[in-house]
Amino acid sequence: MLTERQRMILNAIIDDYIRSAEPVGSRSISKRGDVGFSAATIRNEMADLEELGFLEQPHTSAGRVPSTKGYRYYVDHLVKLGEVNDSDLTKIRSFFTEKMTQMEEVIQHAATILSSLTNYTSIVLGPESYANSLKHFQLVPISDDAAVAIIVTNTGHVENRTISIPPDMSMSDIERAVNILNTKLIGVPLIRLKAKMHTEVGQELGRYVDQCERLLGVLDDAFNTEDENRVFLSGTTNMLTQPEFKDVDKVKTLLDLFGETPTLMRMFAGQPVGIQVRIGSENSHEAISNCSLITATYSVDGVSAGTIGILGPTRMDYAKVIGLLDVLSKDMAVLLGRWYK
Amino acid sequence: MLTERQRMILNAIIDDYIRSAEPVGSRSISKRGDVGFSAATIRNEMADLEELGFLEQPHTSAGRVPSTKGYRYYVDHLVKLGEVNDSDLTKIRSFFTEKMTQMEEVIQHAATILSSLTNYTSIVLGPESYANSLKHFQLVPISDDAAVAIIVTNTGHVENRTISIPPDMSMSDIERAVNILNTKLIGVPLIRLKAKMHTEVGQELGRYVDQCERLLGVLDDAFNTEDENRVFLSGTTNMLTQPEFKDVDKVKTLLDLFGETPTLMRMFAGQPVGIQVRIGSENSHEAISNCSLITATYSVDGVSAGTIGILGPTRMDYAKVIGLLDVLSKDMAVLLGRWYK
DNA sequence: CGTTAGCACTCAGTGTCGTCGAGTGCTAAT
DNA sequence: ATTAGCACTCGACGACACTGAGTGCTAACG
Repeated sequence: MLTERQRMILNAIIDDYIRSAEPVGSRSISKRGDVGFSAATIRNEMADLEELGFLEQPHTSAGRVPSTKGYRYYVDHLVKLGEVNDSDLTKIRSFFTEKMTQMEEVIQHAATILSSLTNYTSIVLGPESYANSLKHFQLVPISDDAAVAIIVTNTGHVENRTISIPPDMSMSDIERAVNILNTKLIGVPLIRLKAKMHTEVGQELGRYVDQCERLLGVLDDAFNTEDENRVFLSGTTNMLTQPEFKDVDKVKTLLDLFGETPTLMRMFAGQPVGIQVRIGSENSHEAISNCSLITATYSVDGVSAGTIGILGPTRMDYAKVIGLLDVLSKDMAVLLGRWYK
Repeated sequence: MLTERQRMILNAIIDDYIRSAEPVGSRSISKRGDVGFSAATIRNEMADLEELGFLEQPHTSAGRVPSTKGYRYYVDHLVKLGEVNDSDLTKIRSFFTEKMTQMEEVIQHAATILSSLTNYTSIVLGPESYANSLKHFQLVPISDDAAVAIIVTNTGHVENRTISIPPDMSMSDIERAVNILNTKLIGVPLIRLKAKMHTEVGQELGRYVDQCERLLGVLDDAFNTEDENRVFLSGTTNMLTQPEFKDVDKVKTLLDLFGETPTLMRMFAGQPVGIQVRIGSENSHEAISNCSLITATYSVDGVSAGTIGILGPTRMDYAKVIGLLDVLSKDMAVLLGRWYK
């Protein structure tokens, strides 16, 4: 519904604004080589584009600024996804050749790369643990009445929790219980763990172990694997260098948001596969209404597992970020695949 | 070396300034009930106090502001440590009655309490792990060539790391190795672990297990327990509400500092036992030259173990913070004692 | 002699005013 | 259809005066 020329002009305006962060006027567009029209013509088109809702004017005698709708059109139709910068690419690759001993390390690494290459804030959601299953379970007594429960998943992830053990429960009882639990529960998906423990294991355990109910009660806690620690952030302070955040209050609401892990998780929940761009007011959350969030899902073994994302001002370098996310999400899939193999 | 009246006036000025964050003039001091002198008299004293270095003047026709030296005198001689607010106290106590399954949780909790009660930023250093010893060691294979090494300490702390196991090493070999390691190394302090593993265990292990050197090589990694994750922060954005941080650049340098865990650890290193106040330029680090850092060590089983601290503007409520730290450091000692018992 | 009232002085903050310039919208000429 | 030209708008900026909080000094007071 836009003429070719209007698209050219819109593209030029957004390009300029991304670079300068200042309202762009008709003359500066006209002076660029790529649009060969006079300022007056461009002014007319700009007026039309504003009427159509693609541009906005901060005040009468200022240049134009892209609206959310403008950015939306830009990312949907105009932006040309170039190749990822060579030096960026080598940085990514060299990062991932480093030796990493924990899955969390890989994910945190990915976040760090993203934020350092873009100068925006990166948010990475670790792989969901739904699919994971129990590999090993253990109770290590550390005093008369306390023990550490350790759960190892098939992906090598370790969860641990201190529990209090019922008094007058003997060491041998505990050992026996752990053995039964291991034989019965290995391979069971984590989400089913609690249910299965009570139904199937409960009876069997009751035969051999006194006080079995109380033990199971405490273990309930241990098997509560909330995955609140799946969110990894990096470059949170990068936002402060953006001119749109020279106001401390805005900074605070944003940084406070970063501290609320559950809210972040909700923002990322139900992400469709692939790359997604949410611009300004398209975001559900107030605090980032003048930000854009670009996310990409990554999959492990062909199953969608987690999400990596970049949060920046609406005036962000969409082409670059989309390219980076594309590359990195694929690299992560490969890298994480090793853990799941 | 200060007259009684000078001390009164200095005290009044600092009190006022802590409340208002604005240069305080002679008239406003005179109007307070507690100093019964005219503005003129107070002006004279203020001039003297400035000459002595306790006060500073932003510009000629402004009120006075305490200098670092002024604050120092204030905390050393003037501040009267009142009892901790009752409602604060109940908050602390009720917090700590909550059930917590991990030591990290306790520490993070303490940090959260501090920052929420003070509206400053809290920095808590978890207990040193020097004294900790090995309670249990385990290798859980998760694929043909990888395993998770798990170390449990006597305090119930769990460390885990993914290691790659040498090819053509049999399951039974691994099991045997783990058994030997467990019998030989339990009770050994963590810092000695690597050394002891090579000297004593190495020979014994060599007798039973093939490829023992290569296994020990990989385990070296696993036993590298850097304690970089001992620092807990809370309320980092509280600083943004302080008028001295309405400049985004200052905010950024501060927040960047918060991100550098090693630097933070260095700031806390070698803390003498007890409560310590470091004011403004007394701090080694540039980024917090207009902040004060108040720290308290806490001990477990009578041994100094970690540090809790509050970072706020130099214009902070010293009395309240010192009181809180005092209470909380003792509570933490008690609470953590349970883990070490 | 310590204290205080009085006074001249300083200076950041604030509001007003005119200028400047980047930018627009409209009209008429090409 | 395009563009040159022109009047107009409006924020940004500097100059300016005014205000008021605060000071330092001096002289008077008890």
